[in-house]
Amino acid sequence: MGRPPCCDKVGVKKGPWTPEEDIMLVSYVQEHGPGNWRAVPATTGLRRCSKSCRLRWTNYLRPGIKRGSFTDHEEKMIIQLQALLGNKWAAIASYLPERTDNDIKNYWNTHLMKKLKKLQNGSSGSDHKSGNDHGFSSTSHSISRGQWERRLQADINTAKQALHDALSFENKSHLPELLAPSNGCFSNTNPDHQAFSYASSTENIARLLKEWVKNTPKHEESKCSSTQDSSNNAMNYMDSTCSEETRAPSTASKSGIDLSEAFDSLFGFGTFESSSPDEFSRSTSPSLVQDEIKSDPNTLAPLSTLESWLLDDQGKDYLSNFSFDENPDLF
DNA sequence: AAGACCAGCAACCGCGCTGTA
DNA sequence: CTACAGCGCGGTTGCTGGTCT
Repeated sequence: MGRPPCCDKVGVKKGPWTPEEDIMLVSYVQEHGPGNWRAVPATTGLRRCSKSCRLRWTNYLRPGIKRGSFTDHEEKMIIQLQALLGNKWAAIASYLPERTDNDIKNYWNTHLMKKLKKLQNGSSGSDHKSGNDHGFSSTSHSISRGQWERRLQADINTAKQALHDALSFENKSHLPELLAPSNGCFSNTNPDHQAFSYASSTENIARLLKEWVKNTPKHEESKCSSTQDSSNNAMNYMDSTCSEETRAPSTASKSGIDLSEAFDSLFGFGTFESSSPDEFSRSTSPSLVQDEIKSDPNTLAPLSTLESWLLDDQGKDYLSNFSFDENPDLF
């Protein structure tokens, strides 16, 4: 018994999304929330596969997505998380809430792989050869590989301790806020968050409309204005749902547990450059964890994959056995 | 100026997991 | 327990714009 096609292949449009389609999709999500993607084409009239709709939303239209070039800090995180987790792009993305897994995956494949290969070649000839023209390289490779591994191990131990403290029974009461949604995705269990996330999407939609208007020839203005009306309604909706008290509280500071310090330690960065403390707290509360907590709120919150791994001796074993030379496929 | 080549990225495809009836 | 729908994920493809020849 074969799996039925996810959508009717006949009459399904493929290829790049048009602004009109984007707006239809955004309108749908504003009305119904993300999810039930199968209903999207039928409800909106979009001639798109449900999966295509979901992908478009999660990778492009979703609130809180940051586009543009990656910062050094993000690069470092990706490199280290990739070394820890492998090609688990979704897991990595949960630690970079403003980036999508697809973005990270593309960035890894197109930029970081080359960069690391180049660096590896460079360092194989001479330990301190050039190639340190980027921030991460000077941090990651100015020290020897062995030193880097030892430091990472020490950092992980620190992070383990902090995470263990943070997730212990004593602090259980803090977990819901500590582990609030991190990535701008919607949580049906928390309407306040949903409101905030919707509000965040204003920026995306505004950008979308701006680009659309910019790219729309004069003779299409009438069409544009009519759709813009609907998106204005959408923005009104979003504005009405966004207020300061609905915003997610700054989680880490409230918890009294400095998770940021743990992850800062784990990733070895002195500062979280890009960001406000709030932003950092979101980045340190992976959605993975939230999903797991949702599954059984009455028990001690299970750890995320990474955290479990960190708290597990496997991690130690892995690290002590890890070698760049033995894992050429990683780079 | 035009064709070839290349890099970057958006989108697609297929598989696996999970929840539900 | 099983079948199925829905969704998420990772790998891959193919389009587009920029650069080179």
